[in-house]
Amino acid sequence: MDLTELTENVYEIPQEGEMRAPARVFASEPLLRKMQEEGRTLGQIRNVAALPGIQKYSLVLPDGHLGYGFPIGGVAAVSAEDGVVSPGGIGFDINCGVRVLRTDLDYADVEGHEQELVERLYDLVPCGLGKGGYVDVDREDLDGILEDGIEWMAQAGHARPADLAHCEEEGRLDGDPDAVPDDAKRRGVKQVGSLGSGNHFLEVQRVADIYDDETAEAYGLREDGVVVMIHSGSRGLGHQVCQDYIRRFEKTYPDLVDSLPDRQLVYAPLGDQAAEDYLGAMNAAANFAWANRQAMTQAVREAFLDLFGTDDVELVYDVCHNVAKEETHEVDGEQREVLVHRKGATRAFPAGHPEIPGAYRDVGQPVLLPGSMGTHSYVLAGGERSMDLTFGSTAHGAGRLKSRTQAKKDYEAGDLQQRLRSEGVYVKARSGETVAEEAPGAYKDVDEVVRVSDALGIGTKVARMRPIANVKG
DNA sequence: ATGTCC
Repeated sequence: MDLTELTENVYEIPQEGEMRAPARVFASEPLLRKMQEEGRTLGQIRNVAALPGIQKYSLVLPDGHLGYGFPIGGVAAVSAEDGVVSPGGIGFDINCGVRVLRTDLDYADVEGHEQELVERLYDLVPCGLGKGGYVDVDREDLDGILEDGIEWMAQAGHARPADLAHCEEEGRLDGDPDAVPDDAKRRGVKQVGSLGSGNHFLEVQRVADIYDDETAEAYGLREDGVVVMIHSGSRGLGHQVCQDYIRRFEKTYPDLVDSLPDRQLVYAPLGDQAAEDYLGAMNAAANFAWANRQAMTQAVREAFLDLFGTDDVELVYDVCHNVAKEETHEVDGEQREVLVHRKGATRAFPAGHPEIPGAYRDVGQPVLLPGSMGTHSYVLAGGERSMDLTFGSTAHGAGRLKSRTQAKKDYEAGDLQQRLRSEGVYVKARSGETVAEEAPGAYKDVDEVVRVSDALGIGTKVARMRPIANVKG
């Protein structure tokens, strides 16, 4: 494959064949080599560049790896006028995302209580593939959640005003409950406030390093402060939405499917009823994911009040990793309305952008970037170069290196938990298999991913957190 | 990611 280095950490695959634009890889040489070794990631981003209406270039971020049709860690902006929406460019777990809560506790307050903390959180937050959520809702409530996201949660007494203000899109996109299939609703009604499985986790962390004092202060982060990171998504509901709409698109556009280099790229032209319905359902599933992370926030508040007598547990920010959004971006010197597909990518708007909450507007949007289990996580700030280079986006995590199957062969849950325990990290998991799948060795080096984001100026380092206790599915 | 196969 033809690949040229444009500048440090920027590579371009020139436009050729079916491509309607070039493709770009934002990675260091070692991270690029990992994508090349995997084999298909760069082919996927080249396929994405063939989408109708693609703007500038399709791109993959430093944590990129193989996904369904589109790579995870990929961004594709298409014209809002004559572009398309492709569910594979958003992912099965619609609005999978991360939030960080800060507490008024220091590490010393929690030290010695890790075991009871991890047990309490595990008891309060249903996790793994089972049923049940922290917040009980009926079908009418669910429609409210699908329509209004965290706004509904606030009205029902499950969110504080600052929880709305400190959330991407204030926790609400324009969702259409009627576009969400009944099967998806049936799954979702039991899962408001449930963690899920795989790489989802709820982790108590301490702020170990501050790289940018002013921004950390604006975000309410201080060295040795205790924070909680929640990584989860739209559970069975989002999965069912994605699956049902992929099927509907395949039936609606059979000739298209046959003509694609990969049927997983199936899409619908914006403006078609199928596309409008999918976007309404996707937004509703995004609202559900926000309500889900919000419900778990309430569980965390209950645990901290019980164990430490504090309810000063405030949302720093909440970001989506898997969603498409209509945004305005400069392309060829003009402002254009585009639909930005982000799949395993974080919006990273720079200081001054109008869509950043007032409290953070002078320093840039918080970017929450989890590492792998037992390693550290980061808070970054949206960087000045992100609008120019990556449609206002940066990486979303360490990025998987080994398949789940391979990780299960290579690691043993007991050994991992024991080793992490010796490092002061308490891991409680529903499933040993999940622990093995999520072994740190199955992931790329999060420090290297963050280094590249920082060097590119798309998301710059603010703080690094070390884990204390981790609840997994 | 996912009632990991309606």
